[in-house]
Amino acid sequence: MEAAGLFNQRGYVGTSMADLMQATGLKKGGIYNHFQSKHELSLAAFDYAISQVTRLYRQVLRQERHALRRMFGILQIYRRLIDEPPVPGGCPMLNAAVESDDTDPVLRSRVQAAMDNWRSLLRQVLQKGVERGEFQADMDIEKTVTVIIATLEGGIMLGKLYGDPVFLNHAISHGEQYLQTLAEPMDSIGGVKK
Amino acid sequence: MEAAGLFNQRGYVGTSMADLMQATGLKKGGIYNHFQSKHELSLAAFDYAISQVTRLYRQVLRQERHALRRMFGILQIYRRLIDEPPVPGGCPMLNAAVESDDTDPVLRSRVQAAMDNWRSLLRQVLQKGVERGEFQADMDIEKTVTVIIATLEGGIMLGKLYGDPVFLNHAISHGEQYLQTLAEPMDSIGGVKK
DNA sequence: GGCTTTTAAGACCGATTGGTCTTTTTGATG
DNA sequence: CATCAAAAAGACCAATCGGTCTTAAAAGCC
Repeated sequence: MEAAGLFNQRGYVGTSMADLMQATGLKKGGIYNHFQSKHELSLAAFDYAISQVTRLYRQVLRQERHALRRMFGILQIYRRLIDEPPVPGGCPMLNAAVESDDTDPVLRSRVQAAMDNWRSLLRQVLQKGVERGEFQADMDIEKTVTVIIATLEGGIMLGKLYGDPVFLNHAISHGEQYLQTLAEPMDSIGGVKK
Repeated sequence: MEAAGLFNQRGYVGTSMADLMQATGLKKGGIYNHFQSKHELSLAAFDYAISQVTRLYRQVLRQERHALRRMFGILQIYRRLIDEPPVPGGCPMLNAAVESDDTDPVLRSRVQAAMDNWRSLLRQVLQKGVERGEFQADMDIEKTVTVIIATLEGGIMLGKLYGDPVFLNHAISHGEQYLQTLAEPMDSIGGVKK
């Protein structure tokens, strides 16, 4: 699905069938043989984009077991995301959320579902971390999840706006520090510069 | 400019002249007598939306003098922003940034300029805070500005996606805590719940 | 190779897009 | 009240929009 990249860059209303024809090499008939409408295609493209991102952090969870290290690994994904984006145009959830929230209820609920999964994954990592004593017992997991996601997405937005990775790096660095303060002292991980 | 609200909700390509005609009550001739093109109108609408937001935090700076209180006041603006938005559709900078970054260089640079002003304002508040000993002398001002903005914008995105103010509240609360840790201990401000 | 089924092509459609231009209305000024 | 400039109306335009449908090319399958 090269269409996913187009949608993610130009937006779902900003991408025309002519654009999609050029990007896929197919003509109108070929496209409409796979999808009933442009809207349905846009949903499939979003799903595909999400699946690409999902693959990345499943990989991290397989490699790391320690909760804090897992979180750090996930943050590292976003750092790599600048140079080697799985799908061009930045974070699909951010793009689709901003575009759909006032206009496209179907896409919006699809973004909600994707975000639910993303939040649920982070929540589980933190929850297990608390159970294992790697994170402080009284930590507000729900809030922490929100803060991490919000900071990252905001950092991505700034980074794309200016075309400068420094913003996302600041956001990631802050996320690391923040998580470090919530970790049990014994679990301190070196290499986090102030 | 009621047009600003429309653009901010539906996006700049998602808003048609027909939409603008209905929203403004004017017909095509009336609109094109004020603007040479839809694109020019969209730029003016963005400027107007920004000016509305700008008015709000200029008000805060007039009322507060203490750096930390000023920052807290600015955060409070975002809390009120849910119920009484100066322009419907969420943060104009976030919306315009996400939509324009890959498609509309002119709007993009206009968003950059607006964001520059916003960052500069926060930077100056923090800078003065450091000079007056209200914030720690070794604080990374540029990073702090980025983190605050990123967290807020991410919180806005989540809040709009779910239609739930809890996300933005988490983001704001985190911003308060974060700023508190950067303030000189003597300047602690009560009422910040963990 | 013949036959069937899937896939793509491409002509075609009405509706809508952003934009132009002439005409009409409005409102201020003397 | 007459005059004139500014503002709005609305008919009109080519181009493009998303979508349909018939036809042609591939791809399996025996």
